[in-house]
Amino acid sequence: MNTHSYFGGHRPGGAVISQKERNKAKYHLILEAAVKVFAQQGFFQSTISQIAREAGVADGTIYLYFKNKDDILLQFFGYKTKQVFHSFREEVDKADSARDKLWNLIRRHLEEFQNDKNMAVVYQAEARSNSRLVERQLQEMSKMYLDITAEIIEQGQEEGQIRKDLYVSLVKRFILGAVDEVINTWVLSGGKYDLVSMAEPLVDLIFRGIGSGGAPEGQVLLQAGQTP
Amino acid sequence: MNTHSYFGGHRPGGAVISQKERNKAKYHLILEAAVKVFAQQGFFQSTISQIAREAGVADGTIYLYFKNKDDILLQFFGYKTKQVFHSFREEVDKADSARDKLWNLIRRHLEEFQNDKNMAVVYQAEARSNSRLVERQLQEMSKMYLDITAEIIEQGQEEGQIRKDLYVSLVKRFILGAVDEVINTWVLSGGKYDLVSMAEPLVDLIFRGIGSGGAPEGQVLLQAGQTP
Amino acid sequence: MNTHSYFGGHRPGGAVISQKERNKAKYHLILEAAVKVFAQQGFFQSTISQIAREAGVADGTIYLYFKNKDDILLQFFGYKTKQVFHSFREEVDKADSARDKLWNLIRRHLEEFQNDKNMAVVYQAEARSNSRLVERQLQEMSKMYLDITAEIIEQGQEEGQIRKDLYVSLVKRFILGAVDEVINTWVLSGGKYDLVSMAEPLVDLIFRGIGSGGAPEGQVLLQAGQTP
Amino acid sequence: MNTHSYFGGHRPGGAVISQKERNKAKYHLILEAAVKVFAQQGFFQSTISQIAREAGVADGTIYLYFKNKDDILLQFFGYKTKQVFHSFREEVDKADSARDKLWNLIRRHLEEFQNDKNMAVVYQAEARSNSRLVERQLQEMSKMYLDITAEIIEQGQEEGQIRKDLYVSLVKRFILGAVDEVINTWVLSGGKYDLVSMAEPLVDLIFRGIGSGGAPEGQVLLQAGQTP
DNA sequence: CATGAATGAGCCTTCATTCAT
DNA sequence: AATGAATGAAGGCTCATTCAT
Repeated sequence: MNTHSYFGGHRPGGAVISQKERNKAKYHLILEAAVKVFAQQGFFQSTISQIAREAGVADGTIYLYFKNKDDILLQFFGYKTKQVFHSFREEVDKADSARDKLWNLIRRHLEEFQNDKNMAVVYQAEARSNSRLVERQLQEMSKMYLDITAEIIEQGQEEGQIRKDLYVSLVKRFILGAVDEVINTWVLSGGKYDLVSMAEPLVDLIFRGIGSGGAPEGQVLLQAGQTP
Repeated sequence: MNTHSYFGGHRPGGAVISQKERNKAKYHLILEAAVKVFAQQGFFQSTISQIAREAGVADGTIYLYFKNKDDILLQFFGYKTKQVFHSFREEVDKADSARDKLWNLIRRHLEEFQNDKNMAVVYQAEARSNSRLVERQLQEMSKMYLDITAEIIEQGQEEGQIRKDLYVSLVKRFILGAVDEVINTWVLSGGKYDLVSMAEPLVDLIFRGIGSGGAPEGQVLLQAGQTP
Repeated sequence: MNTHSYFGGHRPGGAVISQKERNKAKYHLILEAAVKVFAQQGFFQSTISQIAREAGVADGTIYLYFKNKDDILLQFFGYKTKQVFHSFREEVDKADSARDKLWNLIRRHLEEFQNDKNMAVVYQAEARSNSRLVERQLQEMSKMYLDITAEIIEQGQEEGQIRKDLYVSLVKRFILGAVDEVINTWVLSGGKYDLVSMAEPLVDLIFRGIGSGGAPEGQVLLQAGQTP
Repeated sequence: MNTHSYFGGHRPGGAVISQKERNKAKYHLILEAAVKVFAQQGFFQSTISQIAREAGVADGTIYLYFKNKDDILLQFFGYKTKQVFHSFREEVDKADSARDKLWNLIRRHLEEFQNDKNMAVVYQAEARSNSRLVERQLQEMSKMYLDITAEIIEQGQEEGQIRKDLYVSLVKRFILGAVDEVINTWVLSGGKYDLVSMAEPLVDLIFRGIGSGGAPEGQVLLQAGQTP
């Protein structure tokens, strides 16, 4: 279920492959190939010919499934938006406490990216690229992520697990950024180590911070109590 | 002093502008123009002609100062590597405690990027782009940043301000990522609000985390003490 | 059968033109066009656009058949090397005596160049151009020619038709040069007269020289005998 | 007196170098440099900058002495036309018999080219280049050479040294071509051996031909008489 | 006269896209 | 639906030539 997992169509039964399914299969075939090529060379340095060769189809065939080159990237992000959204939401809903929800979110986040390195690379690379191309898709994805995070934070605050004096719009970015950078480092390292094992210490850091007993000012009493 | 600040040569006195200085001036002029164009359109979608027009020179002139298009981006990152390295190091050295050092680092980081939005945009956009072009420059910059951060963390651990049970190589990326994402958000927002004001809550988050009294397990006592 | 003779594929039967043949046809079409343009303007002053226009294809099409502009010239010489080699060798082998072989060689040489003036022009023009481009191809062609000539001379010496006191490496160049210059003159004249008719007097000159009875010294007796 | 010989101004006396002479000196300096560069790279692949660097002047300076790049080649050939014409004529006039005149012509020809290899290379390379650029100059040079040769032949015919049944317009080209090719071979060899030593065997070949006793047909008597 | 920075026209080459088969 | 040859617009880069100093 490695690099192909996210395009995988759970084709359940049917002995005969319908025309529609064959089309869908080729659509995904090309999309996968494109992502692989994009991952290796970046979007702008990839050519339609390379993608076609990788997919084992003719150049022209690509235009039967995609409007143009941009559309491939667009479709990729569009597809992922929905897919990842469901995956994250699903996982978050499995937990009850804010801490567990955050934990589930981050773990699933790392899992998804670890399971599809090409996707991870393309996401990391193109997400910040200031081509207006995929802007909207990315905003959606990002918003979804930040919304889930904000939800968790608010729930945690109600439940008392999370500080109430937080600048929520900062915190949610702080969390996304931390996770993102950890993924980025893993990608740049060539994906050699186990990314998911970073989940626990990450959540720990997010909750406890790096301070030995909280922030210095205004918490003297606490600190005193902490290290008797 | 906005977009031009980092290339700005405060040519102090001299009545006559020497040829050499004019050359240096034009070099920076083109570099600035290029960064501006890159910021608007991304590296690959920018053309030499656009850069030339922006700089107010002929296309061919660019090749008197840069080997080729790639070289412009390379020079940009090369220049920034050194410049930012000194700026950060300088600021960190001004403080004594680990917390103050981190605070200075982050504040300066945000200042530098706020003062030169084009640089910020290009940096955010191209830093993750998987073109092997600027890979080495970026690794250097990143390493420098992470090294400073690691230094601070270790000092803080010795001084007791920072937890000793930290996975340092994770923490430093966690910090960089958090700062980075905050900048990224600011960039994508169009740079409308004051980025530097994020420094304080960021440092607070990094030190204290988001937990209301630290991590849940094994800190029940603390939590009790915190909310009497 | 003029300018196109040497690329001409006498496609004999076949009702349908296969893709492969169409490709070969277009390859030759472009090569012919290129040679024509090169003949008119010289290699360096010819542009890809001119060649494309002459061939009736788009600029980009040329790059489907040739690696780059240099490659066109290279292919031209490579093609001719083989083709002319066979033609010359074939003709030489038809004769028995050294004199007849030389006669056949020179006649065929003049025929080939007369039948394809563009080729002749390009050959004359680029053969001496000191671009290292086609150096190797030309050396091959030249060597082939000189080798055939040397062979003939040696055979003639054995058979007693040719003087034995010759500096063979000079003679073969002397012959090539004489033929070459005659072609060159014809080319510069615009190819108006019949080049092949030069073959006989050329061979006569090569065999008899211009002297009225051989070299002056040591041949006084002969001269006396010659003009009674 | 090697590579610079042909531009050498025998500046006879005068202690002070006049402005005019300084100009002339620089003119020749540039011309020499250009010829050297042309010899190495060919006309079209040489740049003004390379010539300027070779001459030790600024690019712009070249335009004070030459109208444009073409003009440099033009001037080169123009200069040579006159210079070589005089040299050849002078040498031919020193001899009386047709054979000696031809001998002197060819020897001087080889000497001039051997003494200035760069000139030889450029001449060989550009003389045949079908750029209409130097066409006229070359025609002049060629005509001059052919005229001298024709003169010699006619004189020889009158004096009985040379056959009367010759196609003169062919013979003169035959001679030029043979000499030319010998020079060309020497140039391509890198100019390592003594070119002038080729003069004697060349003249011998031209007069006697390669036949062992003249042309086969109709010369049986001669042959008989020749080898008694 | 000399300089060399600046210019910009022009060329080679790439590659997304089309379309006849 | 699939192909891949053909297209031609676009862009990076070179270099002859100019001109202010």
